[in-house]
Amino acid sequence: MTIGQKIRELREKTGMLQRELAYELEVGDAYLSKIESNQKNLKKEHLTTISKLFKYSYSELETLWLANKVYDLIKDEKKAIEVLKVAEQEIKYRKTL
Amino acid sequence: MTIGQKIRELREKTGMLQRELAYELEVGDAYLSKIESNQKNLKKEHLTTISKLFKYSYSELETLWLANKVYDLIKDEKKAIEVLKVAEQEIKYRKTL
DNA sequence: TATATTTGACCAAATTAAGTCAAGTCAAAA
DNA sequence: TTTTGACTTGACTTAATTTGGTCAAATATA
Repeated sequence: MTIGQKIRELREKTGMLQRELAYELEVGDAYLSKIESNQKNLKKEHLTTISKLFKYSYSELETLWLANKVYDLIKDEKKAIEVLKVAEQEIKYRKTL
Repeated sequence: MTIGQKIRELREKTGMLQRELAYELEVGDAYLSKIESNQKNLKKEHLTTISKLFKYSYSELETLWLANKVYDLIKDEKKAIEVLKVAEQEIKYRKTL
């Protein structure tokens, strides 16, 4: 589940149009279309609006949003999974300090 | 092991000074100091020079370099590990397509 | 046909990258 | 104990990239 998919899911479940959600977010509908298909990422502030509007966990949205950023960074790398493992070790190691 | 630590390790093992390695990389020694302590990241091209100079696996350097970028992105997040898991799922999912 | 969505090309503003320089620290040598 | 050499740090700069969009045209979809 990507942040874009989640937003689309929330929007469609409530029968909202892109145009309408775009209006709430104060962006154009073309931009929202790209957000839903993960071609662009929205800014973090938008998560607040979406969270309130659909009464959906902010924290979960934030996790998806961050995961999407990580994904973007390594999606084209063959070693993507290995890279994540190394990063994870680093985080776990730091916690022991 | 971070990319900075690895570079420092390689440099010290050969008794090289920061000033000398910095010269090879064509940067200032203050900058190299920051790279070794992960305050700055070097550009990818520098990995080639380092790989050749110390005869150390380019691929491994690249993994550390990427991991460092991922780490930078989420290091301050409480949910860092969870975020990595979500990103990992995304990568694995995409592979099945 | 009309309405909803997608896409590609483009843009300005904000952010990050990629450094530098000067001053400071720190350990060891003189 | 002063000096020296290696390294670190903070403040700053400039250029490149990314972000956060828009608009018009193309494509579904009903």
